[in-house]
Amino acid sequence: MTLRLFNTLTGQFDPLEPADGIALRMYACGPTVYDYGHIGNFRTFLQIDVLRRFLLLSGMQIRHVMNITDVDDKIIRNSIEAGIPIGEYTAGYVKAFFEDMEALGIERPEQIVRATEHIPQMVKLVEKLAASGAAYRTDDGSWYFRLKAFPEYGKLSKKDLSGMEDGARVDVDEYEKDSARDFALWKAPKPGETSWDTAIGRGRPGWHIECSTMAMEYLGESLDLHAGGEDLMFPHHENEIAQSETATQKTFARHWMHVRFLLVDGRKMSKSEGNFYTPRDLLLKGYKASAIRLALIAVPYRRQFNFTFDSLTDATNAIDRLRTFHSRLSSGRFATGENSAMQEAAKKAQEDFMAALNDDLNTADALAPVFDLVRAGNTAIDQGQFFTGDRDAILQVLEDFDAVFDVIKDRDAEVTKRALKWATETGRMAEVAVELVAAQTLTDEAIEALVVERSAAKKARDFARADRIRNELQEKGVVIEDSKDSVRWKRK
RNA sequence: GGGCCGGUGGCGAAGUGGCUAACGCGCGGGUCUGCAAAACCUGUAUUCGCGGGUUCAAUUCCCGCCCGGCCCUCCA
Repeated sequence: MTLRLFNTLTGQFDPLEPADGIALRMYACGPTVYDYGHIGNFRTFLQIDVLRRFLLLSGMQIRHVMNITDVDDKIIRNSIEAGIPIGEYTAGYVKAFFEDMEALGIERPEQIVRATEHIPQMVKLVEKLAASGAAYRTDDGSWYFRLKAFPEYGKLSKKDLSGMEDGARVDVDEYEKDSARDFALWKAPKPGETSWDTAIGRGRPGWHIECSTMAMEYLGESLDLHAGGEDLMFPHHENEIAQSETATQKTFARHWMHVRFLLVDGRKMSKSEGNFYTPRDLLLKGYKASAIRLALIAVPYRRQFNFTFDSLTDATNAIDRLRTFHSRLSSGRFATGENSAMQEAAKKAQEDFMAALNDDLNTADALAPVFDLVRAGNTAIDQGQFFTGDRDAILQVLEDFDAVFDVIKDRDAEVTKRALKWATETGRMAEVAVELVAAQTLTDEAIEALVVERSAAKKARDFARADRIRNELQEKGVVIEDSKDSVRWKRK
């Protein structure tokens, strides 16, 4: 069974398979590192992460390349304002981006490439286009792509630009472009701007040429899949297609995946709306990294996701249910043997889980069988109809689930700890939720000691004292769960 | 103006031309527990934005309308 993934280019659900029959060659547009990434950025990266993890789980090999755009207008502007070179300016945000990826459990692509390290290759591509007449130089030293050279322009975004007359609704700007829609391949430097001295003149690359160049450099002239946020479809991806296909006369990417934007409280997220959040903001408010991940993943990638704090709370609680069940399986004692009904339930959950993801990565649908299995398992355990063989079968399903969703394995405490460290270093402690600070005052060892103390009090039937300890822990965000053979605790 | 997506219970959300409309969260009742928590049982949409049409049968297909959102410029 193979994944049928919606293909923007064909408008259909096409099977996603490597053309060479070996490894899927995929390219994903990465971040422009002029600031911290926000949850909108990360929804896209997270959904692409779901794709790559699912492909790997399905046994496919992949070669996944992601770029980092470390030179662009905003970067140049901000670095000039800060009075530092662009490399120095972007370094901090590149580092932050990797930290955020790790915090959210986004796997590293096989290859991460940076625009500023591929200038010569970009220049070569511009030269190739120029040689065929598809690129031209203007008086200021910039280079443009001649849209007329690529009649198929608009095939991805399904735009018919032929009726669009130059000068009607589009500015014919200060550069002497032949046609208003022609886009920049290479930009001549303005005074004080970072630039490279190259065979096509001094300047810096346009955004679109970066991706074309790096994608083809590492994956060849024809890719299996190209992915990115929906906004990139036009003009960015359309321009990539125009440049690449004009240069190679080959299909640039057979399959295009676009992740839908998210809203925040029903509105487009923006700084001016005051509804702009980074993962760091949410961590400092006390939300767990796993909850952010699940919330951003649980609504399928082609559907608009409305982010709210309720959605994070819901995700937190859902994860708690999964983790509680998981630890009940791992720590519980069961008799040897198996229950055939449980075995079947595990098998069915596994199949349904895979089938849902094979259906255009339907993450919402994929969660259902897992939760069904949780209930069936809990019920069987409660009734004493649960055995070691069942535990093993179910743990395997949960492992596969987590290979894609990655929320049961609990790294939340360390991620939060790092966020707090960052807040300290950058003077943002005032933004940190008070409960979060309170929770940090207790080490795991201190909690263990209190739990032991409480158990002793309970055994002595000193319930007042036991409850006092439980309340104290509760105030610091630690919840206690008594079970037959043990006491579990967790940080809320 | 042009292109496009969505409107399913208190919230999020899956889904299908006819099977009891998944799953998660929340809330009510119960079981268990010293009390909790967890877990389980149970109740929470006779109904899928509104109006019309096609059909033996529509939430699912078609048309119109209303509402929300996105793109057409930098943006994940």
